[in-house]
Amino acid sequence: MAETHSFTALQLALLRVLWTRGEATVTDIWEALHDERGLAQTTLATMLSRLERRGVVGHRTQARQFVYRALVTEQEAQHSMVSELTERLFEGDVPALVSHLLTAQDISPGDRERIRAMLDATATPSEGAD
Amino acid sequence: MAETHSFTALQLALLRVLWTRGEATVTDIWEALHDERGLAQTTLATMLSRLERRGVVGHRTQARQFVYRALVTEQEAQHSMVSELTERLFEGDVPALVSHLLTAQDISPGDRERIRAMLDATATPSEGAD
DNA sequence: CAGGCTTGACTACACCTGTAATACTACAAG
DNA sequence: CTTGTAGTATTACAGGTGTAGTCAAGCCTG
Repeated sequence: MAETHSFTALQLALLRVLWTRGEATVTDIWEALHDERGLAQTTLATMLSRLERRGVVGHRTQARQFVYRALVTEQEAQHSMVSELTERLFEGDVPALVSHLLTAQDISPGDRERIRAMLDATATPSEGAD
Repeated sequence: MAETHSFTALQLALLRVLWTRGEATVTDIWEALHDERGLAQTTLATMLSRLERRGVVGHRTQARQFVYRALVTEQEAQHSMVSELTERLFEGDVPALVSHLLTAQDISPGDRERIRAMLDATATPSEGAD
C-alpha cells in the first residue's frame, strides 16, 4: 500500500472533486474548480495524467473522453498525510498534535466540545468507559 | 508574517536540529542527521543557504564558520503547517482532523487518555471543569 | 612564505509542480 | 472522403527540492 501518498493543494483540489463525484471528466473538474483557481483545462489534464502515472487516479474511456476516478480514498490520503505530518512535525506524538490544535487560535469552544464528544464516542470498549 | 511556512521532511529535519540546539554549524547538523539520512555536508550547506534565502534561518559567522539558527519557531512552523493541512484535507474542520486521529490505528489507548486529559486542562474555565 | 585543510559559494542535474500552448487523433457531419 | 471539432498527448518552461561535485578563499602549520 501507498508508501506515503502526499499531495499538494492543487492535487487535493482535483482529488476532492473525484472523491465527491466518484468519477469526473477533465471538463467536469475544470467546471468545479475554475472559479476558485481559474486554470486552463489543459493544465488539469496534465495534472490528471501525472496523477495517473503515479497510480493515484485511473480512468476509463467513455465516448472518447476520459472519465477519471480516484484510486486512493479520501481516508487513505488523510491517513497518510496526517501520519506524515505527525511524524515530521511532532515526531509521531499524536497527543502533541492534538495539544497544538487545542491551543491554536483557530479552534472554537464548540469545536472543543465536539472533540470531547468524539473522545467519548471512540473510547476503548475494554475500558468500560462510564 | 509568514504566508504559509511549509517545509519538506528534509527541511524539517534541519530545522529540528536548529530548534533543539538553538544554533548549529553545518557540521553539527550533518553529525545529527548523517546516520538517518546519510547526506553530504555540501547538501546540507546548500539546503541551509536556500532556507536562509527564504528567510527561514539566519546565521552569524564565528571563526570563519557559519553558525545557523532558525528564524521561525517550531510553534510557528507547526501552526502554519497544521493549519494548511487542516484547510486542505479537512476543509478547515479541526474536529474532523481530530476525529481522524482518534480513529487511526496509530494512536494508543494511552494517547487517547492523554488527549482527554488535555481537553480537560484546556477546557473553558467557565465550564467549571472537574 | 607556501601548501594544505577547512568551509562556504557556485554550479549542476534530475525530478516534481504549476501552468499552458500546441500537436495529434479520431469520430461526426456534410 | 474531407473537414471540423473535441478532447487527449506532447512539449515547454520556470521555480523548487534533493543531491552533491568542484571552486575559491582564508587560516594553520611546517
